Amino acid sequence: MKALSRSFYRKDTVMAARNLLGKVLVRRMGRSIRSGIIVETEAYRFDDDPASHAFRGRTYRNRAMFEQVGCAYVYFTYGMHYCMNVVARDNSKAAGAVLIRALKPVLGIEIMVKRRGAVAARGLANGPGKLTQALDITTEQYGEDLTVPGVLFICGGDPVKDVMAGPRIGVRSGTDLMWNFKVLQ
DNA sequence: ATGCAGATTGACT
DNA sequence: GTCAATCTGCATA
Repeated sequence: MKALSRSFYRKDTVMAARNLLGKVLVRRMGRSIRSGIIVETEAYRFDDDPASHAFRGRTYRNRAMFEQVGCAYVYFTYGMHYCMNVVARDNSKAAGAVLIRALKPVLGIEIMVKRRGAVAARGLANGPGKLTQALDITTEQYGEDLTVPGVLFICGGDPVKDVMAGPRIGVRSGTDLMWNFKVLQ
């Protein structure tokens, strides 16, 4: 499978979030390979989106949202969890990223189970903090270019049939924006 | 300098 | 449903 090109991410952040559903996130470490189909995303834009990390301008943490599209924006939150985003925006915005909220595991499921702990066999990658743990994604992958097949990248996948749009999870502002997207199963 | 809320999760009631 | 785990950025002083 071929990595998605830069131009895929040079589009409106909300469209990109919708279009990422069904694509495949791939993680390589040494000889091992893990992958999963993206089944839930959320768009976070810029100065028109009060829930976005970029809303109040550029900081050291959110700098990736202002930089090259198609790269990873990874942040640490609640003192415990990493969340992974893909930088995506069109030319009208200075910042934007798509949060990957859930994956359907495909390759390397045994390694994912090991990373997540046997107790969490159910719910391997069905949450933003869970999937980063399952795939060993941390701030080491901050800014990683996802358009080249290296340690972390995104490939095309089968088209998705039905998509459900709703309000984003866990945010207190911007609740009128239906920028959460998930694949109906 | 200090306080607090947060793009979460797992354990527990 | 409630709570603790505990890091970062921002508002307030």
